[in-house]
Amino acid sequence: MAASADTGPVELGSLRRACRICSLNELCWPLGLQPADLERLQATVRSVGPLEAGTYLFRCGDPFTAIYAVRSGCIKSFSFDAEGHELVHGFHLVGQVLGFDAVYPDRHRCNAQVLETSTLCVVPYRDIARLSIEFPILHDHVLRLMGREFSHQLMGAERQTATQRIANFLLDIHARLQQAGLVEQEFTLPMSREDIASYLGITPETLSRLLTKLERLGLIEIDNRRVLLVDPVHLDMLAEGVSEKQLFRRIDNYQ
Amino acid sequence: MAASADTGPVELGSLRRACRICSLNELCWPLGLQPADLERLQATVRSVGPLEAGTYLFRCGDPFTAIYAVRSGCIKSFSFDAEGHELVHGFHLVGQVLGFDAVYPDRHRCNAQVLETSTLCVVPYRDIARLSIEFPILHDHVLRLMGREFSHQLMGAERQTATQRIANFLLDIHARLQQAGLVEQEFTLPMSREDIASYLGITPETLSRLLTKLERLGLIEIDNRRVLLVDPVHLDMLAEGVSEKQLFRRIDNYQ
DNA sequence: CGTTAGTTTGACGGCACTCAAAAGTTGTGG
DNA sequence: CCACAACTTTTGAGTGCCGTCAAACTAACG
Repeated sequence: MAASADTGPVELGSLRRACRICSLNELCWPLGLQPADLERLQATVRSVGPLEAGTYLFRCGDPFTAIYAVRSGCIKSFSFDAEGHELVHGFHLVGQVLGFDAVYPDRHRCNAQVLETSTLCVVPYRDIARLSIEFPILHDHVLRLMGREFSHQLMGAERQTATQRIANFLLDIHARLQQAGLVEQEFTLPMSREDIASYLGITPETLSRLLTKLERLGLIEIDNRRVLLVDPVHLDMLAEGVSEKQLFRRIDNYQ
Repeated sequence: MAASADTGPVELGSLRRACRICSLNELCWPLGLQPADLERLQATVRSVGPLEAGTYLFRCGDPFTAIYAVRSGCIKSFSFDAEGHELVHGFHLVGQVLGFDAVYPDRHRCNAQVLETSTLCVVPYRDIARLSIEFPILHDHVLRLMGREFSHQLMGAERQTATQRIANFLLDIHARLQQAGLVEQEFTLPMSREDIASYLGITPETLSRLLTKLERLGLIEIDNRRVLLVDPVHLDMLAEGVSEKQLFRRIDNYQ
């Protein structure tokens, strides 16, 4: 199911700044192209949105037609397990790419749903394929893009406690929002507790308990979806596996 | 570190059969090529081996030079965590492809070590890149190959008990060996308990205990590295999440 | 204000980890 | 071929993290 609000080709100048933080920039702005060729390339990139929360970018089983880059907002990619429970694969924030899940076998293997009002760049796959023949350098770029997404998956391999995963998650979201221009330590989570828990492979109850615990420890403040990283340094130590006991021997309100 | 025993270009005829089960066959034998072009393509594929157990195909940090397909034997890919413990990413059996981990950022992100005497096909990356320009159809093939490896990673997302993982692992290894020509229900594991445990994200102790349990339940027989799948059907039900209790209410020696 | 969905908190139990030791396997040299 | 060392695997005992079930609480929306 294609997105509806297509606003046409992206104007070159206005996007150049926004493109700097985007993972697609290697694809859209490859080095070594002549200006004329560059313009033809840019012409294939389309902007879509703003899309409202709840909108599906694509659904599981849809044919592979394009790859997407988030310009603003947040996209959730997920599938359903045998019992019909949602299984969240990831959250795509500003600058991130999605859609490569369908390169093989030509159909999307998950759903992509807008979590908060979002705008995206869309690069039709047939254009990528066509242009790759014309500009071989694109071939490398596409492979590298895929490889990057791929390598991100490998991270989750290490066995981590629920506390570690939560700490890593908060730091990760914050880092990604920060890269997109956020300077404060405070931010708003775009997704529900249930989504986070599914993504981290824990239950919402455990997530809730441990968030409260992190707050009691003085590492974060959390109110609904509003998060404040009070002590990012120690939070990171927790994320890296330093045990709570040796981290908080001297803190008073440690229970 | 490149492999040593290079036996030169592969002869066309002798390999055609072996290539049928190989994941690389889409790359080496793409449809729609002229025979002359096909031959040029084949000429870039080299055979290496046999390599002894313990040999490194490549190490973490090595530059990306080629992708490999296992013709016989078994390769273990792994990295080290912060504390220096081995972290097994996967086992590559006959027909499987490895090396894509280095597409980005141009260096291998893990080690690849021979577990039992192995022979491999090697496709130098610069040849792939060069030929992709000449034969655009290769571009698609490479992407699809990567996508397939990629999608295999996505599977591990679901939360599984240790028993489920072990059952899945045994069935998976057996299925892969069977695809390569094994007809019996009996086979030999190429890797140690410690490697399996690391790969499954559990401890060797838990692995050992649960293997013994599966044997007591009459699902498998296991002696050292020799495995016999006595009851693959029920083993698969276990793997899919059916609880042991409702599966073995009527079995006598169920403790 | 009432209904519903989402979140938090509590009680309890089981699975898998840690620590520890026994048993089995492999490799080496006499 | 045996003896011994080094390593791997198995088995046991005890503990803690996290899941399940249940209930209270909060937020969102008509």
